[in-house]
Amino acid sequence: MITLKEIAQMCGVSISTVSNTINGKPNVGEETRRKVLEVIERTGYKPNYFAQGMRKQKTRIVGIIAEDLTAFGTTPIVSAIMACLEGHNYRTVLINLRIYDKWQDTGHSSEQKLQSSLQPSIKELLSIKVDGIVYIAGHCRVINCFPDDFRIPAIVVYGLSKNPRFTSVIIDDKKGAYDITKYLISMGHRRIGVIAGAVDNLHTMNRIIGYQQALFDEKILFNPDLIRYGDWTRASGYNETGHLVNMGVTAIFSMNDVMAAGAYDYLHEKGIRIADDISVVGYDNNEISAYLRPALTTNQIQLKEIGEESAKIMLEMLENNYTPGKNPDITEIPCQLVIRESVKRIN
Amino acid sequence: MITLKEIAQMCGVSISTVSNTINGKPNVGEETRRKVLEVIERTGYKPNYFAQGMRKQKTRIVGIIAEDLTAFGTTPIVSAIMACLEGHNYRTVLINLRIYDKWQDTGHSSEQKLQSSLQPSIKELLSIKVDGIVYIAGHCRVINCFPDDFRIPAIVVYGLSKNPRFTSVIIDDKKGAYDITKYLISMGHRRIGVIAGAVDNLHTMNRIIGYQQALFDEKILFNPDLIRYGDWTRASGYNETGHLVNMGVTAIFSMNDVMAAGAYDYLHEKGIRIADDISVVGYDNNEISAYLRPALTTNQIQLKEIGEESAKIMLEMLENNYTPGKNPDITEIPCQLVIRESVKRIN
DNA sequence: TTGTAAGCGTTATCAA
DNA sequence: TTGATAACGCTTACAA
Repeated sequence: MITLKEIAQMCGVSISTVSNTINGKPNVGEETRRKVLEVIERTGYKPNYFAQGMRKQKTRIVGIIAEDLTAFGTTPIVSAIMACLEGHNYRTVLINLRIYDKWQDTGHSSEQKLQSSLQPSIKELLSIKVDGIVYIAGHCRVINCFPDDFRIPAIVVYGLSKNPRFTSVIIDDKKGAYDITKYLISMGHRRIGVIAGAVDNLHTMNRIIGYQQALFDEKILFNPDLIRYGDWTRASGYNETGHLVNMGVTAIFSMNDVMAAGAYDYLHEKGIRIADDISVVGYDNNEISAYLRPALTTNQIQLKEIGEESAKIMLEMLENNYTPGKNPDITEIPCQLVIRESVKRIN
Repeated sequence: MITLKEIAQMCGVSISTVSNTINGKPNVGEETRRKVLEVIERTGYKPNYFAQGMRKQKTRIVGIIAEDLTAFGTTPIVSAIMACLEGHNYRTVLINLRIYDKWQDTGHSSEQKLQSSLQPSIKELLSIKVDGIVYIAGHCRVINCFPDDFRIPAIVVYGLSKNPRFTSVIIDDKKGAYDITKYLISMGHRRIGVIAGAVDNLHTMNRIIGYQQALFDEKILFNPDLIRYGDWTRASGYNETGHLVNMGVTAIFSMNDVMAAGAYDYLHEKGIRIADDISVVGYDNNEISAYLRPALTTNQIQLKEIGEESAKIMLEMLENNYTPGKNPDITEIPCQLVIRESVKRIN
């Protein structure tokens, strides 16, 4: 690999002149500049990243730690963050914790296991001197990522930082659930069953609040029996649907599309027509939702927007001399209703 | 960030001794070693990556270039490669070309555009002195990735290197198509329509060969009219199904699950029962295939295996003093039939 | 306008 | 068994 020194020799100038030329310093003669640039072009010279990184304070690298790249939603977020950062001339380094893959444990029962994987990763990023870190959770919960004395910009995405000194970017579950419930009500439904996610899950809790708020605004009595807790799987969607049907609901709000597919399974099996007999809505706008029949009305999680907003926040911290713990914030990205064919108007 | 020098001062020894201790050199006294290790542990010292990389030849970093992280299949491959490499104490740096996102162009009509994005990325990886590069294509085709005089180990995954000096890892499309066609024949089908992918696509061509081979082995006359070319989209699956139905096929082999979903759309619309009236099989084992009704029989692309095999090949080249262009090879990963409910036995 | 030289944090060589 | 010192390739302050 060609070096500064060699370029200098080929041009018959000193290495500092070459360096100054490359870095656009004003103290280079026009003719020299042209010659140097020409040689650089011809040789395809690229500065050695390690030498550069060692010399400068800032590396213009942002570390991205993903809990699991294969988790729903993570890849589009990562991709958007990379795009945005690269557009501002930052590089990214991605660390994939693969926690779902490693422990088959979407609940992360063991906080300790997560930490044992996370802390070395953070150290690793620190040792390559990243300018900032963005942590991407696989699902929303309170996470203990960064210590109090963390000195570089850091944010947590799709999850809530336990330490309030760090900014979090999450989806607006309350409003999302509110909107989709309102939609159901606007279609004439008043007895709306809910297939919730795991009971102690943040998404679950906030979406229930949104659901309740919508009922309240429409003066519909909240019936706690209409809420059934699943575990986000297709099988649990199937199971809970039976109970809801017995309660005489006219519509079902499933907190993800996969459980909604489970609801479809049950309804189909019992010969109950979806939409015509019972309306169903999901959440996520998972790819599968467009392929269910009838196509599932759902709430789109705007992954790209989450990524872009996160990158924007990171960029802001990076460029405007960051002071640790200043202006922490929780940014909520709205979801967007995607109306398909699984809801029918009733009287 | 704490440095070697500071550790040395705290221990009252020289930096060389600390360095030797860290790197497990034998020339360190037992007591000194213990003290140094203790201080390192206490301070949480981590070597500066840039300084290390600058000094050593090898960085133990492998660059991964993905055409598009959000393309079907890419993420699981990337994840598997990372896992495997990290297990052998290599780090990875991921570059996401985002070519689909940028150009909405899954056909890459413009080779030039790809190159304009790829070449700087390769240079970038070279400038951080990666020990090897893995290129992951979004779909199988001949790709001009690396020049003849490329000196570090490099492979292309899910695509074919134009330059035969580099190893490629692809899926075994011929055998995959052969297997699934054989399965259809074993279920009594002899008039099998095909919804192929784009006509000039490598997957398409090889799968047609596999299909033909299966017919030949079973002494079934190959009827070219039974092959319809789509463009991998749901809409094209819908369109071509009409033609195939008119030809009186008893089964349809769609070259991806998305087009199979389009076939479902058509059949459903016309009141033709899937499986009972016409059998359908797909390809990919895309997540959606399990959610179609009836659940789609398909051919699983073993993404994790592809990643693992690729990593293994890269590791092999990395560890056994690589000589450029030696032992290039094409590794074909088999697909695996996933039998669900969309095929019915007929007489 | 150009060049000299110091230093970033490591590892490797060689001398003590 | 230990330590001094020279690189690695770059940026930058300062001298010419």
